[in-house]
Amino acid sequence: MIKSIGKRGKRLNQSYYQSSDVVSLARDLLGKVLVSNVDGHTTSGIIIEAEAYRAPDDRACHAYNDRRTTRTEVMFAAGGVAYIYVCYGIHHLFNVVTGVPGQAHAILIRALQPLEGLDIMLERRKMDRLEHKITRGPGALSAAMGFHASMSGQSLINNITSIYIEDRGIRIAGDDVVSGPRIGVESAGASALLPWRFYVRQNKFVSAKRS
DNA sequence: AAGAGGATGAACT
DNA sequence: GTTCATCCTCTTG
Repeated sequence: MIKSIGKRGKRLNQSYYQSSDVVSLARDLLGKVLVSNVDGHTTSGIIIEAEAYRAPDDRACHAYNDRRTTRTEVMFAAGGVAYIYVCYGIHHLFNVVTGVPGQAHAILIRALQPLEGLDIMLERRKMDRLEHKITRGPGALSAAMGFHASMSGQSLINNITSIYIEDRGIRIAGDDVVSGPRIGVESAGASALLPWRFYVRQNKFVSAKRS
């Protein structure tokens, strides 16, 4: 469990998100704080697990081969917007779009350690006490944070946006970062083997391995 | 116009 | 470990 150090945060800016190295960015997002302001409620959590997706070469990426569709179009925008889509008809998965315009890169946030707005998160998840599953897994954390596919394309940079990411000085040591293949992409051929999943060692909010 | 399948989670046995 | 809820997007005809 990571201890939160200070409350002061510096919001990640345009140049941060426009890095072309999405794999390094996925690693770097561990320890950053994801904040949402939805329906007048503020919720936040420390990013514990993230995966990089990189068009055009990555077969697991929705924008593989630079395929543009209504859904994937926001992935081609300049880094610093949200890409949120519905999975299995039920779950809304939250991604951070990165890279320069035309580069369809994104980072799926898979787990958070809750910080603020616990009561709201419990209510949204229909839970009566805190359990790790509250923000463990991409669908779970999106529900807790109030994310919805209708928010896809929202900027994470402007002051008026309701979703953003802060650096609050939390640093995850290299020894505490585990990398491995991404979850649920085994049908992506050689891309499925890429070690583009990153998570914090021994943190209880890391999503379970799928059988 | 129709059908398959998915970057999952919860509730079972 | 297994099942299944649930629906939108994309592919194919």
